[in-house]
Amino acid sequence: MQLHKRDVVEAATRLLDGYGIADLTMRRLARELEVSPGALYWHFANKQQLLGAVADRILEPVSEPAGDWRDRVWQTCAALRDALLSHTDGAELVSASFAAGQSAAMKVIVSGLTEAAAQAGVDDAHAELAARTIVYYVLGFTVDEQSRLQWDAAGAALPDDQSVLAADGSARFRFGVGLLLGGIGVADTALT
Amino acid sequence: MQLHKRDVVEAATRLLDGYGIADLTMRRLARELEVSPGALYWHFANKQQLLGAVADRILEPVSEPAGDWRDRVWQTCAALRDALLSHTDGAELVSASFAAGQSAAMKVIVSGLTEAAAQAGVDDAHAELAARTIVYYVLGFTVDEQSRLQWDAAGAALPDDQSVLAADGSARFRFGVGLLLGGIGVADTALT
DNA sequence: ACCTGAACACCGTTCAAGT
DNA sequence: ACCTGAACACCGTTCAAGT
Repeated sequence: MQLHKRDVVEAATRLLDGYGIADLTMRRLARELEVSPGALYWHFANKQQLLGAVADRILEPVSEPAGDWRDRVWQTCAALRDALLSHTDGAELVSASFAAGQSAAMKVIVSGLTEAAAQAGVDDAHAELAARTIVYYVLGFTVDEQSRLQWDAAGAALPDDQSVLAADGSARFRFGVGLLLGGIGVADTALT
Repeated sequence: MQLHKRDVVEAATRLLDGYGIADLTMRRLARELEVSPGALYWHFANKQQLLGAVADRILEPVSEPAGDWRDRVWQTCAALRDALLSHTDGAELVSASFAAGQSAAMKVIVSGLTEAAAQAGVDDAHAELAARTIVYYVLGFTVDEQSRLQWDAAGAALPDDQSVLAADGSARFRFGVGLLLGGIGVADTALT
């Protein structure tokens, strides 16, 4: 029967989870869907656009946060990291799609963070930049964390000593978010 | 005559500046050097390692900073951004090499920033994370800035109205660095 | 020690032609 | 409207064999 956009994105996500981003190719995806490679180009202009759709799928669980601006930043950061860690190479894929401007969901997230920054007292000219700074942190941190996690999971049976110290990603993650909140919190007073 | 590592890196940098990262392929590089593709694998284990060497070349102008911890962070951030903007797709290439752990120069930069954070009063368990957070910002910001700059430069003859507002990357860049410095500056007092 | 030649196993994208 | 078949123009990497 007919191929729909959502079937393609679903199959792509399966491929990602099963084999990683390196094996998420247009040809392999076509094979999985039992269509010719060209068929995908009826539904998506190019690979970047398809990856953007996969990114948006990964980010579906990231819902609108509630509370004061600090709460909303915390919730968004935590939900974003959780979503990325839920799929093999999720952080890398979303990071690339964000940089390429192909993820609508990331744009929504940046908007929300921009509003939070504005509410914190950051002037309008810089609120979006503050929001993007938060996003750069979450993506950078999680790409890093996930690559270590996946490397450990594949063989490398616990280096034991170092891995304990390097562990507890959540606590480390929160420390970084705290740093940024600290900076934003003093932005209206201490900075020009 | 004989092919040396430094000739390969130099030719790769020329290719990067002239045609961008998408055209920096092992085969194209070999053609440029008038050797067979396999020859490159005598000098570099794989493409990632070669790109790491190019990243280190790009980062050569980033020198040891001086002054108190705030000065050193400012100087490092500014010099890093300048170096990335000096080569086509420089930010993207260095960002990828850093994520892959292939840039020795980036490790040195992180070390320096870690020391600065420690001097600012961030405890040892978190100083490196603070340093990485700064690096995530500089890389994320500059990847973004450079993609816009290069997009504008290629055709797109100044959208005029928007481009003036979106312009002055340096001032916007400094604002973000200020945010991070603010967070680090209060880290010893306000944060747990 | 250093490099060639040739192969292996792939890529993303396009597009006339079919249904 | 949606897809196939086949082509175009490439990739990164390996490795026996040569010098």
